[in-house]
Amino acid sequence: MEPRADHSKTAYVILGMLALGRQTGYEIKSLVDISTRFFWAASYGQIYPELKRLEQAGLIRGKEDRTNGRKRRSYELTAAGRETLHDWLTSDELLVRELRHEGVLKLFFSDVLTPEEQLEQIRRIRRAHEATRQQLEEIAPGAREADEARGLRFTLLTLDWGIAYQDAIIDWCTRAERELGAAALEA
Amino acid sequence: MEPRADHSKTAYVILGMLALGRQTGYEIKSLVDISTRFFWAASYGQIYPELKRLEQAGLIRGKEDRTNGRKRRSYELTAAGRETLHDWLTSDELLVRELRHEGVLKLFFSDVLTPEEQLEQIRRIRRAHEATRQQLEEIAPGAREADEARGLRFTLLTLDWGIAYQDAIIDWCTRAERELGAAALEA
DNA sequence: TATAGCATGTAATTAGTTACATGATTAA
DNA sequence: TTAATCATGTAACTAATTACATGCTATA
Repeated sequence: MEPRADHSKTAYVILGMLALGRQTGYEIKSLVDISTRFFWAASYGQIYPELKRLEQAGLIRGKEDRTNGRKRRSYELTAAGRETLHDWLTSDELLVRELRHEGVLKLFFSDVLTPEEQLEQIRRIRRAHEATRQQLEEIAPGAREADEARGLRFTLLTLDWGIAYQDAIIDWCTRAERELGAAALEA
Repeated sequence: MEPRADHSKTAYVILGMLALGRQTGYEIKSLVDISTRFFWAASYGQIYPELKRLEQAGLIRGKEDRTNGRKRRSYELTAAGRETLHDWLTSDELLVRELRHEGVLKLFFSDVLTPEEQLEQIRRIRRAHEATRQQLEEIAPGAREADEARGLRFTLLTLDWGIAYQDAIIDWCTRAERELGAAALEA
């Protein structure tokens, strides 16, 4: 087996989005902004150059398009592109996972604060996740519609994952607030 | 009120670690690697230059030190540094939160897979979080000891947060696997 | 005496965001 | 006619990782 060139994650985002029926850089970015950005972001500065690279590599095929009135460059997957996507989706490589959470970082250092400030720290984390949960709920109806129209399930399942994640943190915060509050009263 | 210069998050990691009793760049990095890296990473390439900047800014004070046999540069917080840390910890600015999760990204595109491959996708996510959970459990005893020795609570609380997060994802995966498995049997 | 761990640092690279430029079309 | 949206792109910047260089000390 020859060593296949490995691609940036942005490349797979593009291949995946084309497989889900998007056609242009703009459409890909629009969908990213209401879906994968919660667990994988991508900017124009990544998407457009990557589209060119993928075309050069023969994984996607682009053509000038005027079907929507506006002129635009629409892409579709080639057989090689579909295979590359499938290989990535089913590969057993270690999954990249990174988390940056300023709230938890602050919590880590919160021993230097007063009990009231400590409580507020956790409240702020909770509120941040409640806000995200709200955002996800607002996305849900549109996602449900789009999923049904295209016969998809996994975009919605992913949204459910996101809500479950928010809920878990919210619950943890609620518990921690109660315990910390109780401890503060005793003292 | 004058507009205080705002610092990189690495700066706050350093100030916080000094407040918790670390003294050198090496010690800070060592603790980061078994604690904050799960929600906020930092490399030598960030830490050492930032230590110099912070000293220049008067937030920390460094001196040559030989107490441990080896020569090293140990730092402590100045009053200004302690205040800067406190301001950040109690500020109401929007918390930076970023998540990159390749497993969930793959899940998002999994409509193109067979039912068995879809199931495997979720299993891989679960396994990744089980492995992280395991790592956190291994860190726990040492963290408990260190916390007790120093009279700290929040480092352990943060660890508990991390475990709760892993558990929530593991539970979600278990449920999703069951539902997907059941649906596959019907078909 | 050799290996592991303590300790400090930087150069080179890669990744990623931000901001801007440009222009067309559609809907209010 | 004007604002919003569709659409493509890049230059400049900032952040971050990786890999390397260096050398000491404690321990097996």
